[in-house]
Amino acid sequence: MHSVRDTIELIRRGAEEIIVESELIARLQTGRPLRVKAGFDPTAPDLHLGHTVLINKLRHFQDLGHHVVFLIGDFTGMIGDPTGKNATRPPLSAEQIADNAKTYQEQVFKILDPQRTEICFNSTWFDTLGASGMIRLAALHTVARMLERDDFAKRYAGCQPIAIHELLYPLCQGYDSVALRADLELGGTDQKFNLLVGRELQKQFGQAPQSILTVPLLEGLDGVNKMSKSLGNYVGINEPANEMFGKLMSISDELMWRYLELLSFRPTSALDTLKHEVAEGRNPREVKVELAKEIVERFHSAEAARQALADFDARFRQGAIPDEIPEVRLAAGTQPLAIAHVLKQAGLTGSTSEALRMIEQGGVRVDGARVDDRQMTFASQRRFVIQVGKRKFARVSID
RNA sequence: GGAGGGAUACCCAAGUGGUCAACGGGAUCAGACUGUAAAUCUGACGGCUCUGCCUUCGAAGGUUCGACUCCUUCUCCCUCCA
Repeated sequence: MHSVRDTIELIRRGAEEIIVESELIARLQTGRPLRVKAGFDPTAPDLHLGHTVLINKLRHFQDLGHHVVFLIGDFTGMIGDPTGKNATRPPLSAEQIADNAKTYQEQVFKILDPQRTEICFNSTWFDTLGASGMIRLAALHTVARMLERDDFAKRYAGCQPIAIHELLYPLCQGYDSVALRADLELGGTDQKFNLLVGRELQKQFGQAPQSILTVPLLEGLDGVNKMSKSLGNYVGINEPANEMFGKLMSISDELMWRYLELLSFRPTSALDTLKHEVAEGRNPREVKVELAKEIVERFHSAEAARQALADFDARFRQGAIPDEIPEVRLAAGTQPLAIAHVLKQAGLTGSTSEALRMIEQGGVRVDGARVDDRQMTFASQRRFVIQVGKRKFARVSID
């Protein structure tokens, strides 16, 4: 069994804040399995590495013998968390939510232990709560308290509109903790206010207030914005090994340290050693390879990681053609096919104009030889490999 | 209900009668270099039957030799007053 001190050490890693730490320690000391809650929006079922910072943390708690409640916010999803920029979201149908929930489970169990995970939907209690129950719930909190939330405060001060239902979101999330009798809730740093409302409501319902653990938001591949699908700066956990590996290799040397801290399972001491070595002159690229391998291993396999590294080296250091590339069959017309059309029809460029530009810029190769003639044509009965840049390939056969 | 501001390419954002396929920045893509799909530098960045042509500046009309720029109507967004 772990000592409480070791436990706290593991829990602290990568955590932004623990509220209130002494309470959490007291809970851990009771030795009973804690109910650890984390809520997820059912609108975005494609998990990426940013989500895994939190999920990894849940896994830590499972490893320590605690019980994870994975809450799918199908009711709160109708409101849409007003955190950050708030575009109105289209309401989801019950089928969509069910589909998304299923996809969630498939992905999340790559990390979590299904035996120790309970999946819940918050519509379960909100549907029975009803309008009158919602009023009673709303009566438990004041506008002034709600406006303490940073983004509400800013919007209010800046004369930006705040819709009434947005004020209900934190209340609903807080009520989830009451319904689940949560001992601990995890969330991103942007969730802190909502998590605190949970404590307040639990007290009002005569429960011990949950402890709170926040994790940082992981920056996306650009190193600036938080990782999100809509910004296209993400690494999805369902992505092919090569893609995942390549994307991780594309992060800047600086960002690499952040990823190691938040995503790697290596002990902190090992990261310190790596930092020291790089400071002494070790090539940061090697460290990045270690990171990419670790992540690919986690979501695929050790073999896949080794293969991804080999492919990466072959392709980008030696300029080799990858093993698996899309096949494209084109029908020959009466005229020979112009190269710009081949590129467009093979899907390597979005338009023939773009294809011609790529040729002018020296980015097009046929069977490895650079093309500098934009008028180049292909006769029928030919097979060749055509590429644009280092990453886009197609094996073309013309009938 | 009243008053005012705005809508420009993926995003931000100039342009306020011709020199505009439309400044600049970001993102993206290509090339060079390298240590990698890092960094840096260079270039491209509406489409096409591509030294030319066609279609774009919220929508539809109009004025004009000529409009992103002027006029009319409409749609949408925002702010203020009530």
